[in-house]
Amino acid sequence: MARLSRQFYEGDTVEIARQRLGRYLVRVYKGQPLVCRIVETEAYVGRMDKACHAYNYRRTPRTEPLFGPPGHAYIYLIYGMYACLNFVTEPKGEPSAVLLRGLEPLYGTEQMAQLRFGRSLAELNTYQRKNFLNGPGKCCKALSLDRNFNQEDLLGDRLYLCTSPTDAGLPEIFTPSYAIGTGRRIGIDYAEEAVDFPWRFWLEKKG
DNA sequence: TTCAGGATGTACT
DNA sequence: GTACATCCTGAAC
Repeated sequence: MARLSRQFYEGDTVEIARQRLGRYLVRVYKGQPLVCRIVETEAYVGRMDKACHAYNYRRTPRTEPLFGPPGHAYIYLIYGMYACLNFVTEPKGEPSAVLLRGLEPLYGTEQMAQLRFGRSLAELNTYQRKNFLNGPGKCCKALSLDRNFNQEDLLGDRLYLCTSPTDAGLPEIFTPSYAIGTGRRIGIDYAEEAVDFPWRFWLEKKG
C-alpha cells in the first residue's frame, strides 16, 4: 500500500501538522490493518518552542528520536500511564514533531474497541462511543502502540500514513466535507509565551 | 453536562 | 522531590 514518502515529513512542522489532517493512519496489528482518519494534530518545534520536550535543542535519552531523521515515530509515556504518538519532522538535527491528538476509526473498529475498552463495539455506551479516539493516549491504546514503537520508521510495514482510503487498502468510502479549526495547544500551561501559539489543528464536519 | 481528584512512572531539578 | 504534550470515575447539577 502506498505510504507518504519521507519528504512529506521534512518541511515546516506547523505546515505538516495542518497537512496531516484528513490523511490516513494505518497500524498493522496481528496481520490486520487498523485504519483511521487523522482529525486532530499539534506541532512542536524544539528550536524555539518551550512546550517541546527538546526546547532549545535539549538533548537527552528521551528526546533523542526528535533529533533523528524525519518520518519516524516519537512515542513517550505521559503521566505514568499513557503513550503519545508523534511524527518526527524536519531534517535530521532539528528536533520537532507532530503530535497525534485525534482519529476517526474507519476499518478494524471492532479490534480497536477491544484494545481500548476490552469489549465489543456493540457493548460500548454513548459516552464511550463519543470519546473513542479524541485524545493522544486514547489513540495509542486503541492502536496498541507503546514505547516499543519509539523510533519506528513510518515508511515500514507496521505503522504508516496514506493519502487516500484506497492507498490504505480500503474500498472507496464517502469522505465528508471538512473545515479546518485552529487553536491553542492542550496541556502546556507551563510553556510561557508558547501557550498562545496557534499550533493545534482539527477537522470539523461542515454543515 | 460539567467538574474535581486520583492513578501512575519516568525524566530530570 | 517535582512536574508532566492524560484519562477515568463518581458526584453534583
